Amino acid sequence: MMEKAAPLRLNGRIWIELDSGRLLGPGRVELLERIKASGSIRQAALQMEMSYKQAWDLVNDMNDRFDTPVVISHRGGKGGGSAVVTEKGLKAIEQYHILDASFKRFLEENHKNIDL
Amino acid sequence: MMEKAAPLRLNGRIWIELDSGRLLGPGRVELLERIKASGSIRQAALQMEMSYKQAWDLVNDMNDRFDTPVVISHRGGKGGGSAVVTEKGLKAIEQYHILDASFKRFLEENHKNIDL
DNA sequence: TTTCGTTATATTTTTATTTATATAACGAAA
DNA sequence: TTTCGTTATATAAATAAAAATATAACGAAA
Repeated sequence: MMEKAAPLRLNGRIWIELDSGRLLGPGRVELLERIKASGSIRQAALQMEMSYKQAWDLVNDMNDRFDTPVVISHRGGKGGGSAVVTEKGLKAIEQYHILDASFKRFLEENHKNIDL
Repeated sequence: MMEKAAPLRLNGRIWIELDSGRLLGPGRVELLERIKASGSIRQAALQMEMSYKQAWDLVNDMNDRFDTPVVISHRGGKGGGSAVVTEKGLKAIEQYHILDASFKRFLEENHKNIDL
């Protein structure tokens, strides 16, 4: 009798890092995209169901560690404040998606090699 | 003046998973290898500076969720007890290394594409 | 100058995770 | 049958991470 084949999958994650640690992974990219779309750190955080503090800390960390800020924020004024993703941030998003697409192909291609 | 080039690196992790979650990644593979080499869950844990409980929990989880156990352990007797990695476990180690080697090549090849 | 919703920040509270501690079960060998 | 070091398990203590709460700063527009 054939042994039941368990649905084993290959999965993984990639990120861009500095010596100081991880700088850009899927979560941060999604955050940047939602900031871009909403113009607000708070709205982006709400959409991702994370606290504003968590979102702000991530943005702040990226701004500190990229050589150029990825988000510029303003407080006060119409709407209470706003945040925009910089050219640098847009490039980072784009770069990550290109790498991630390659990685997904890698996972797909190597998935068939699993034989346990 | 040229902008200082920050040493951005691409990095990542892969693992084998089931619907129920991660089953085999770099940490578990190292644990299996050290159990194989030492014949002891405790010694493997000490070498990796993790608690015995943590190591035991990992082994237990793998044995539960692989269709065949990857480690067989005995208590009592000469040396107090022992643990051996099964054929299934050995295959899992081997498979993981093959996949991880491919992944390292992937990282190397795509590293040059990072331009931020 | 008052209102508004957001940014920015600190502090507290809660929850989750990890580590430490203790102890029973075990069986070969002395 | 006593000793030994390990497996197996439970519980408590300590740390760390996350979430909640509070509040000041801000500036355009009403």
